[in-house]
Amino acid sequence: QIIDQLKAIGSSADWSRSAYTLSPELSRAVREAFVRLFEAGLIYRGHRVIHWCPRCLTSLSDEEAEPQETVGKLYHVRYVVADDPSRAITIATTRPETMLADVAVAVNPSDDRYGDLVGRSVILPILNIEIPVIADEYADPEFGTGVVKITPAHDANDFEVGVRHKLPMPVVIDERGTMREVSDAQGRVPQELAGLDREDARERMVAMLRAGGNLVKLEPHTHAVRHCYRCNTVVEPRLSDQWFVRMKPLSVPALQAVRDGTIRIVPERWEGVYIHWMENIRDWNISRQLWWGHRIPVWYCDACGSDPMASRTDLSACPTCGGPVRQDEDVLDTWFSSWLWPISTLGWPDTNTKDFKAFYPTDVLVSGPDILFFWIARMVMAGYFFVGKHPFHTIYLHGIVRDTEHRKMSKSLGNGIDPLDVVSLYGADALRYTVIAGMGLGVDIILDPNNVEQSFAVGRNFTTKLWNIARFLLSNIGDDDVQPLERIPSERLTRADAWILSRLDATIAEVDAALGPPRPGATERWTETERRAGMRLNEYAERTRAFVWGELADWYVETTKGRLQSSGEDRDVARAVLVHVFDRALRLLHPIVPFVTEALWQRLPQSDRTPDTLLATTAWPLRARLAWPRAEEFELAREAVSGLRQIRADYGIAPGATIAAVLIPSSANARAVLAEEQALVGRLTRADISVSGDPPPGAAAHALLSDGSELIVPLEGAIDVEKECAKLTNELTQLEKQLAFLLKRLENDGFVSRAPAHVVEGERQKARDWTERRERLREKVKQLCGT
RNA sequence: GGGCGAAUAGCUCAGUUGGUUAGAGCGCCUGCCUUACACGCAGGAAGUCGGGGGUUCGAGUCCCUCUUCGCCCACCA
Repeated sequence: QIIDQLKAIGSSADWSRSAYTLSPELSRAVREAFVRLFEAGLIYRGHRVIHWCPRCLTSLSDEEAEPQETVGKLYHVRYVVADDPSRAITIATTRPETMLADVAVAVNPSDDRYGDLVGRSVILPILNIEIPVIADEYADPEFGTGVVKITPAHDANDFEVGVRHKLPMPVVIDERGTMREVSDAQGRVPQELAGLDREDARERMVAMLRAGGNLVKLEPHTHAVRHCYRCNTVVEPRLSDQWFVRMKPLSVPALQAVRDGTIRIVPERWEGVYIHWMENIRDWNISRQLWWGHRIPVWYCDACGSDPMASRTDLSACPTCGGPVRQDEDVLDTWFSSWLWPISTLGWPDTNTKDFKAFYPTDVLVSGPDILFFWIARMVMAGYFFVGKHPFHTIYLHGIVRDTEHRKMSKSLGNGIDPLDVVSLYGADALRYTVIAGMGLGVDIILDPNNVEQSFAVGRNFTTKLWNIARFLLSNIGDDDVQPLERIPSERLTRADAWILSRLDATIAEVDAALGPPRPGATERWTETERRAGMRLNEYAERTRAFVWGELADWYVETTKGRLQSSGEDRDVARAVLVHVFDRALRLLHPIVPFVTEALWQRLPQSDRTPDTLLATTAWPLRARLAWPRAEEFELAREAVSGLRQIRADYGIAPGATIAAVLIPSSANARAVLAEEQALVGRLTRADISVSGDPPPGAAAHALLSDGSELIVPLEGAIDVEKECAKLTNELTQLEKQLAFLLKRLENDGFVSRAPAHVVEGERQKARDWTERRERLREKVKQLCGT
């Protein structure tokens, strides 16, 4: 239905198809993007050491090669000076197997210890060949022995040194991580090492070094080793030809957008991470040696040897010489199509589509921080480069689901929770509500895979509650027309009606505040207030739940029970208010409880709804009024109910027993309120309530309401005077203690003169109220305890 | 090695520019199958706000420091 409605408002996209499939539309967009970058000189082919996964057999970008803390060993190896066998230098390495491809050793030019060796040679152990000692800033005098071996083909940094010093670059490890001479090695791999896996070769090399007396020492060493993000295999630096995107020019507007507030990242602290990455951005290796993916749209002509040609259409012959051409064998990094997502889904490269004009830029991009660089930052760059505009104005980064030991849920650890299991057990809404309610801004969500029921109890209980409220409403509302609230004259509303309507308004206001001001297309800097506001989804979930459960169900629904059974005009008022409030509650909840709210809303009797309207497309609720007369007065009735229930519990009065209770108002207004609400209070507490000026004689339980009105429950025989006396005395003691603190604060000149006036006035009012209450309590205690 | 964040009830977390007696859910205790709901209702217990110091009339909130976790970045072999 929603898809139909989207189509009805002009969307022409095929919404049933994932943007990630290799659809012709996406292929066209990917090729267009590649060619545009190529023509702009931002894509180039480079020969260098890149990250390579020997299991996936493909190159990886910097982001795909994840550094992981690894405990390894630091091997100290002795290299004898060629022209002075009495002298040797020691070199530290974590990867002795790459020694076979060493072409030099480097020392820092400022390092006095080795100055005389620069330009001379040392003997590479095992191979017994001479390699030069060179001076290069790359060598850090502070680390290890200050001498570093240079292996240009198997280390990205060594490669740079190799380029600077025009060194040969023999390759001794192949694409599968096996020891083998691949190019220019000239007999560097000994027979006994050939064909060994790099790990095995390391063991063997160490043994050989030790046997030759060249292993000086071996110590534990913790360092970051890059692993393939897909299969977790240790990444092998590998010398190869790859395609790269020059990122620096692309990063300029993307950096500016976050700096000037065009794009806001929530939580804010990620902005720093984003900015740091952008400022230090490195070229993006986009070619992959995989079978599945968008093939790189570049053709080569072997006949005339012209430069590689990028093309929007497949080439069958060389445009220069007419000779045969061949297409590049590699495919593109999957993220190369992903970064086009905000534009490709809307029809790009055609920007005249209805979708594009209607929906670009979009509003909020929701994602986990783990793909901030892979995807989000690149989408921003693509938006600016290809369309000239930001793709969204807000980036919302949510937490990651973890187990009780705070580990990411993963298949290999077996600590995951299958969402589909949760859906079948408790429903999709229970899952959704639980996760949103449990997700503070910037905080991970902890769920217990060993106790799925308890983990999702919040959502399950709440959605069930919602369902049951509707069951009550629908079975008690009857078939007569329900009036829209606007047609009910406000003087017909009861205090309970006014109270729930005011609570609804307050809830709407608080939810709006939690979600924050909508600011599409903002271009100036966000204010501090706005920066802090918004996107607090857990607060939104909690506030709506508290309203629906704690106020609507626990109080208002209970107050309507009598009225709905009656047949007077008041019944229609109650029905109108109940339907109105529940309708608004469903609208507020719909984004986090979509299925249950939609199903219930469809059954609500409402005169202004056409049969095919969806809750999903109705308007977000607005506050009705600034104030609801008499709403506040209902609090006195609620207090009376709570007070009575507490007394019942304290004295263990049988739940089924009806008791008598007397309310003694503290003012004329309180008298009016309590007299009008006494029937309701009585029904909610199984009590016969009377409002009187005088306390009844005999032993009784007492409660003092906040306005000074009293609640007295005569309990002749059942009452334990001593206990009642102790209870009130305790209450009095507490109050006196707090009052003493308060008065001390008010006597403090520092407080009175420096605190803002409204704070001081608030405290004074409080002092008056407490003093009044204290007097009444003292009276009671005197009466009861006879002291 | 840099940078950032967190520490509040048994557990998971709120607490918005410092200002009532610090809150919620789950769990726990007591009593209830009250005709919407036991996935429920009513009542209740439970916190030296990680330790120490400071600023302030006033600190869970701001500053310093220590401890313990976590995240991001980084070519130190």
